[in-house]
Amino acid sequence: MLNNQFKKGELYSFISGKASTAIARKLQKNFKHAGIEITIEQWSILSQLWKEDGRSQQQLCEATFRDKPSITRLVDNLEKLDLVKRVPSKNDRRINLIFLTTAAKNLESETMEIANATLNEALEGVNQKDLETAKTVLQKVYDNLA
Amino acid sequence: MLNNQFKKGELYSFISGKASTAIARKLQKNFKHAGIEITIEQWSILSQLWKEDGRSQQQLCEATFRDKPSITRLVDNLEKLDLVKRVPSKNDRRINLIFLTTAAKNLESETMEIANATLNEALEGVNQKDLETAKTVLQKVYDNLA
DNA sequence: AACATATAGTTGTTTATGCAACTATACAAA
DNA sequence: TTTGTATAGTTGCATAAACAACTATATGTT
Repeated sequence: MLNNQFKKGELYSFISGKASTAIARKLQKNFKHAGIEITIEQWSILSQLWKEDGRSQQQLCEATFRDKPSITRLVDNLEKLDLVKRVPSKNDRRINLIFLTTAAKNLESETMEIANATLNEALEGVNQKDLETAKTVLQKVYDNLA
Repeated sequence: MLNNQFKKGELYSFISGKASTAIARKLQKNFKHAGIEITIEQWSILSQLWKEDGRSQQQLCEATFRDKPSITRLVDNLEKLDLVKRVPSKNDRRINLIFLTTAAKNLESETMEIANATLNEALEGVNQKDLETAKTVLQKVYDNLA
């Protein structure tokens, strides 16, 4: 029984994920400061495509832990910004394959640099071993509920 | 230098806070299953008021790591649900003090039980020491960026 | 072929967040 | 008193998430 593990006051703090929102907000600010006008959520989709271009919306759902409507709308917005293009699959006409445009390809190195710098700032003073522990705990929490 | 601490693929996963969103989603589901029709965000405000009733919107901002517009709208929605009431402060007419209604007071014990049970499920198999480490790391990340 | 079922994606609705611009009150200094 | 400034809260706008209901295509069974 873990019943008194959290004092009542800490409960929401843990649920709210204030650390991850703080990183996201900071990263957003750093993008803006560099003149890059995309949201963190859009960037998270581009990140997946930089790893492997031409993935289906379904694959993007799984890779970014979002549901299908969320991906539909993120892809909508990315298409409006001319950063991706939907291409219907020839094998299976239900599927849209999402491809990066040249504009999006040009964003990779700069945004990844900013993201890495932001993360380094966030993790300043955190030792490697504790970080590994934290990642393991968070993964376990996720697995317990998934 | 922490430059290669994260493999590229893990970067977004850490930023996205999938563990906290998984807990939030589960808690939301458990509320719904118990017939409690409030959102996690609304519940987070009520939690603060259960600890101390009659706080200002500004105090709720600080306690829940939200900005002022977010609190304005959450209080709007809670008022529509007859769970809180705005009462202008007599000392300082800029301030709204937020008070729980009887209906909201009646929600405390049941929702806190559900929240604790959900958290226990989320933390199953996580030992106390690792949890403390994770909390310390997340706090440090927050402090580094705040 | 016909039917059922599963899968991929879209649309509508509600709620919430982030940011900028705004109003109103309080307070402090000249 | 006037002027400036800080603080509390609200409003408008864009983006995103969760959920349910929907369309269209694919697949498997009889």
